[in-house]
Amino acid sequence: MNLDLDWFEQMERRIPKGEVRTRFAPSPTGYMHVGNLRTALYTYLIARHAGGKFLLRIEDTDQGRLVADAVDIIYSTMRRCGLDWDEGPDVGGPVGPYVQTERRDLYGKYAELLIEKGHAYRCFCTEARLEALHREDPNAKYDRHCLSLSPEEVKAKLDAGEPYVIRQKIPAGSTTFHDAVYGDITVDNSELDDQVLIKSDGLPTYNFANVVDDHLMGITHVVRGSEYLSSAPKYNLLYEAFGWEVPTYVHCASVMIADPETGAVRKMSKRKGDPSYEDLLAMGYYSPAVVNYVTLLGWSPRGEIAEQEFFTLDELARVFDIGGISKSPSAFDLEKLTYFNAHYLRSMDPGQFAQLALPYIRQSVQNPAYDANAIAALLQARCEKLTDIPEKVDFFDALPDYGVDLYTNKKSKTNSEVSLAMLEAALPVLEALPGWTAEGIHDALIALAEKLGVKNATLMWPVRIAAAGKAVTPGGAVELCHILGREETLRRLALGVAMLKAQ
RNA sequence: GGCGCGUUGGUCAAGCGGCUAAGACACCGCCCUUUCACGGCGGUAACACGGGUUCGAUUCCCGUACGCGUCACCA
Repeated sequence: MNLDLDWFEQMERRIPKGEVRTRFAPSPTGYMHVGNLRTALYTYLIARHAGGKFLLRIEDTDQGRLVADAVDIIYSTMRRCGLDWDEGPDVGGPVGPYVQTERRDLYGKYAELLIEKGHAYRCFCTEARLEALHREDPNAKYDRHCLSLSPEEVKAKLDAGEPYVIRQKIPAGSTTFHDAVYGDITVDNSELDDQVLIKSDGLPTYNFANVVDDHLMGITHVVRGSEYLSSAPKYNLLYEAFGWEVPTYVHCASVMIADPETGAVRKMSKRKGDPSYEDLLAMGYYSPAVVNYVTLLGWSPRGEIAEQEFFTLDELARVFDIGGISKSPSAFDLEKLTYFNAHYLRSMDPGQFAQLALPYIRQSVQNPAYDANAIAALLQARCEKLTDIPEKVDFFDALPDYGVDLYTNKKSKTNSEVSLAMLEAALPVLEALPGWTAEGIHDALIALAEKLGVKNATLMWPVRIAAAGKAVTPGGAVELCHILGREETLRRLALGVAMLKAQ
């Protein structure tokens, strides 16, 4: 085997040094679940916090599991979350290509290098033999049958065109690696299998491609889910075998969810109907709120900002520290996300809220005479998700078919009789108002209540019921009447009077 | 089963040998009030268990239990 050493050196020279570089490396096998999103977030934040580079790499070495639109979903999710990448398949960069199948030739060369160094070997074992081995002892590791093949035997098999894989040769002893969140972890190498590095189709396994790419791309912090913690020693051995610097590992505990039926916590899964990022947006959640909440699921601010819970992405980048990442799994709580969402909706600029709310308002308020901005203003403090909106404002277009019982309210001291009197008193006052402003309506009604010697609520309650035909409305009598306009208000109040008289 | 990791209220979590064990969601109560919200105030609720180490353990060590992960030519 003659290796082109110059080529390896050239590859080494491309690697940027002296900056923090992280990567999000999804495999396009499905949608972005919340756990993935959080990993992407942490990876991004670590890079941004350090003023380093954040890259995107697509790990598509499993040809059997590719899902058509998966890459697009990854791109769109990351863009909508504001996770901009400095290098990646679409934007390029100094250490590309950024798609593993486009790098396929390179892995073989590194595997050859490893064979040369005595840290890997070819294995010609058939699937049948491996299966037999497994049947004998399901927990057994590969028996290293091919490790003892002589160079002549290997050459003969190669010449005969026998398919083979390349396996990592795990040395004796034990391996200790350091993880930034879990600390030092030591395992006995006898626990480690001679894992496959290059599959018989010539493509690398995830484990191998990951190490090679992370090194060649100059990745300084390897952020990934804790399901990789057990294989980390093997990565470590690989780095050592190559003589490469080991990156900082950042393993993150998984995101769980309490099953709505059983209450048992389990990992989030699409099959069980747990929401993905896209699903959450469709459910009426606002992306920055989702990003904020998800970041806090498994990470918490410390020091002076330990009490703070609302952060923009930029603020997060400023304060994010690896030390705040939690070791134990956290459960995704839709109710708490809802709280975050409500907070974001309430504290945003009214104009921006109106813009977001408009399509939802128009789902049920189609009459253009009703001012959507005014309706939005009523809604802003009253909805937790945008999807709450249509149902709340359905009474504008059509007065619901309501019962007279709504006119009875103990706290407001109203019943049908009182309500009838109130409406009959309010009608001429509203009719005679010189203008139709919220302030004018308000002052007139308050004055009327005082004149009648009743508490404000006693007058306001029936007016609101007559105007909306609903017990609970966003906004009070004054706001609703104002938006409905004089004509429609008078019509609805008169209708109320008729109803109350008829009973 | 082996190996690894984890365990503070229902949930998210602070704590990094000495505290009446923070804060947030949810829940309950009160206030505000033209319904409902928003907002304000207050309340219920936790260190898995057993041994050590120590003057003193939520914090350090060892077991036990429970949970999670992993043992693929998947990532």
